[in-house]
Amino acid sequence: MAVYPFRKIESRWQTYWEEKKTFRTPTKVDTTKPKYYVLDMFPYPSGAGLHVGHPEGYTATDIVARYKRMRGFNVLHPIGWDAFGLPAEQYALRTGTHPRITTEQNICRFRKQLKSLGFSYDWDREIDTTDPGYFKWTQWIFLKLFERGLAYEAKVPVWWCEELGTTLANEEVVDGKSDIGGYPCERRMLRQWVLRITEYAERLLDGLEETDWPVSTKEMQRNWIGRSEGADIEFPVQDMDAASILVYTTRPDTIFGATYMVLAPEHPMVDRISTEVQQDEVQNYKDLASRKSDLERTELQKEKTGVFTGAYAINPVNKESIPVWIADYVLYSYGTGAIMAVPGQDERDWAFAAKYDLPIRRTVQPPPDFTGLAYTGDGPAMNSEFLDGLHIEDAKIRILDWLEEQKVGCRKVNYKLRDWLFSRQRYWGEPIPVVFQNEEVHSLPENVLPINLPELDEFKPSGTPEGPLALATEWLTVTNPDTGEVARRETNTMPQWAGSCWYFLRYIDPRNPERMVDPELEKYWMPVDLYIGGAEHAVLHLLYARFWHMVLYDAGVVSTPEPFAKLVHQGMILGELEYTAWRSSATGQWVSAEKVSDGKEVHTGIILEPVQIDVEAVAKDRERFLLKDAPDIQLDVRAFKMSKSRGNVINPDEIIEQYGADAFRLYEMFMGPLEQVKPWSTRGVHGTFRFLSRIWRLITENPLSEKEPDRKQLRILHQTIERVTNDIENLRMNTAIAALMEFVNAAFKWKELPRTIAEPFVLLLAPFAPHIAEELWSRFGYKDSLAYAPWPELNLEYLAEELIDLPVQVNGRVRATIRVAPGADKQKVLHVAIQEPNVKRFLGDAPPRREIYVPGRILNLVAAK
RNA sequence: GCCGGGAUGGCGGAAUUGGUAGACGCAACGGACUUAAAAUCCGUUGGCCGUAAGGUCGUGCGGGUUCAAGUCCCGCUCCCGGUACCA
Repeated sequence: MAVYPFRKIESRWQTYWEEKKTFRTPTKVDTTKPKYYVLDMFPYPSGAGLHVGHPEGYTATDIVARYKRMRGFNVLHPIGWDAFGLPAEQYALRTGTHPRITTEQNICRFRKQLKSLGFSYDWDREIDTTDPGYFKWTQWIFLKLFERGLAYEAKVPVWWCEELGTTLANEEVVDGKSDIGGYPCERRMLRQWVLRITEYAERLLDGLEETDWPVSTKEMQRNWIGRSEGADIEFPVQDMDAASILVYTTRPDTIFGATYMVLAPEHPMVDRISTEVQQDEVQNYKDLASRKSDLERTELQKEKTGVFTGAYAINPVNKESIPVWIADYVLYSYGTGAIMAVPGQDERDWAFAAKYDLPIRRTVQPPPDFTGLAYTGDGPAMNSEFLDGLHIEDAKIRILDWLEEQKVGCRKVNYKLRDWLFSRQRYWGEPIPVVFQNEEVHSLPENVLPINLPELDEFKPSGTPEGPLALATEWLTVTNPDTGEVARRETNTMPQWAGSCWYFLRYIDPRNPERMVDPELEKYWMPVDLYIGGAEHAVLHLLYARFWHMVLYDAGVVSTPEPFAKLVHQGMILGELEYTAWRSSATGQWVSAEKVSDGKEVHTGIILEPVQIDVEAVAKDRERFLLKDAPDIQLDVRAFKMSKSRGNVINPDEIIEQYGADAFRLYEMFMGPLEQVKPWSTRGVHGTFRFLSRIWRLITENPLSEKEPDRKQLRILHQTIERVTNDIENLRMNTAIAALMEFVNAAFKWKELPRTIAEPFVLLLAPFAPHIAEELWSRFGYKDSLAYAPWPELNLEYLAEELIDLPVQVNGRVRATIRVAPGADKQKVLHVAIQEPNVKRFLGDAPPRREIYVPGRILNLVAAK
């Protein structure tokens, strides 16, 4: 029994592709041909190597790339490395190994692994964000941002992580702990580079309309940008001339219900307005708030706190005097940092008012059955003088007009989106191309780029907010080429996001020393037609990249406002299904899973330990899984996210070693829909391996027939062409593979396999399992790779069948199937159908009351009576 | 809480505009090959009743529309992802 020699085949073809540069996309392509730019989110080359999640998206794009080549497109399908980043630097800190060394090693490992999967990347276009030839242009873009006033310095409260010795972006801090490492972080005021992304908020929002992206991702970006419409309203401070507090509200219609005001503790007005009596209390509260991390501020949100400043403000609509408080439930960084509190219509304000015994006044009539506290729904206004009776929308318009007439307020749009904190106190990142001279910032001229990193022996944070570059004394001092004076370099570097904001442009023209990308080439290749990557980048990477791209568009560097036309997220691959039994550690007794919640016995609260059960020891009873030895004990069945600590990580290298790259690729695509989360099953790989072995035997065990194929063979081939083609176009790789399997199952029943059937089949297989396909293709006698062989053409004529099985229903239930021509007329079909004994039986003697005939689909007869 | 997605055999999943639910694969079972096992190959496989023909129930739960509902409508439950004092 000949086995399918995948090791030999796969290494042969990988070598062939590499030597012949089969997938090279020349700089000069025939631009009269259509183009297709298919892009993977490039990986961070971590020390752990590739995991099974990477090849999922990469295989999907590879299939599309190979398919589009066969359809005559010029295809751009590149790969590279997002290689700056903290892990290499932290490794350097521990071991003294230069991050460049670590990075290079990791890249080599990743490259080798990707090549072992047979992806059709144009390796001549490989890029690396840490390469000076690359980050020269990252720095160049920074200069563009700086020129356009979109990069500025600010003293901003930022997350400072003592352990990492660096500041972090909001996004890198989760629950007051660093995203990487989980170390505690605190707020500090530091000088930082900030990018004015908020200037583009509206356009970033609008641009989403033009993209073919998952709705969920667009929605996440919209939420992140967080546009809201409302008003800025001025409240004069009582007994203080020319002092007023500006608030932002989205509910100006409720202004008659404003019974107090709240300032954020950091608000500059606080000190001015606080009365002497309250001074101590206010200062105490401010100190407390500044020391609280955001974690504490949000974690303790159930219990709101605040203190009275002693001051009062005048409500401009009714001249009422209302107390001014400070409280940390109001954020200084959003809106004006101050609010008018309307407890009647706002749950947070209600909670605060209830706690401190502040007045509550409803200004929207809740429905009669309303039982809650604050009412945030719609209804007629009340207690609101000239607004009374108006519903929210109308009341808003009325009050906004009034406020603007009286010049005490104006319409205002606000965004949750903040400017992007762009500097990091790290070594392993792009240096920011500016210098300081007498406390002043000067951007460096383009011709001195790239600004390289200095060589360092130590990578320790300097312990100050300056980071390790502050220790590179020689590097630090420079003559400013513009002024000829001595200047000091910026010690901050860029965040890891920088390099990935524009890498897709560099692939188009990767070695150009003169420009970041040639405009003609950019125009031809952009936008990216298909972009596949993880949903974890739904907001940050994809929003930052869009922002930079819009700036480059405004600067005339690129030709499209949006970089990624179509975006797809591959779903996460979980570990193998696990069966878990629960056991009391104390008594060793099993506890049935339905009595367990949160790892505890539901009634007694006893803490239980989970025990992994081997499949062999599992019995099943209907929809429940039981312990074979103790059938009254139910098990939990679930797949978990792969993690080292859980020990359920699958290493792709081992799978490829055992089953080959083709079987691995095929399985990753066959598991289920690309976007979906799905559990891994190594048995499943065995299944796709078996499928490839069957193909191998089908085509190599017996000589192909040179005879003309029969109609049935042609029909099956063309059905397969149709299905595979449609499925690839719609990224339904799982059903495309099922179609290929069905073809093979059918072909095994034939006495002979005609060459004219086998050859197109191998072409259909090629995008999915390229190695075996190339091998078979060459055995057919072809000298060249099939990479550019034309995709099999669908001939609809061959799909037609003379006779089909038509289901016949009586009262909506199938009672028989009859063989008729697909387009047979109703009379004829009816005639045949009522001959069927089973149909007769259910129809009774009387003719049917109604007949529904959908040609080619169904005949449904409604019985009389 | 809010936003988004989902629930179909023992498991992963199929199912055009509503038109034979369970394609394809895994697992399981039976058989072939083998001294034996693994591998491989062939066959069976949603539950229940029936020797069979066939019947009957069945796509998270409860209603509805329709000749016909996994698919459409109304009301829920649970799971996953995101987000969270944004005024």
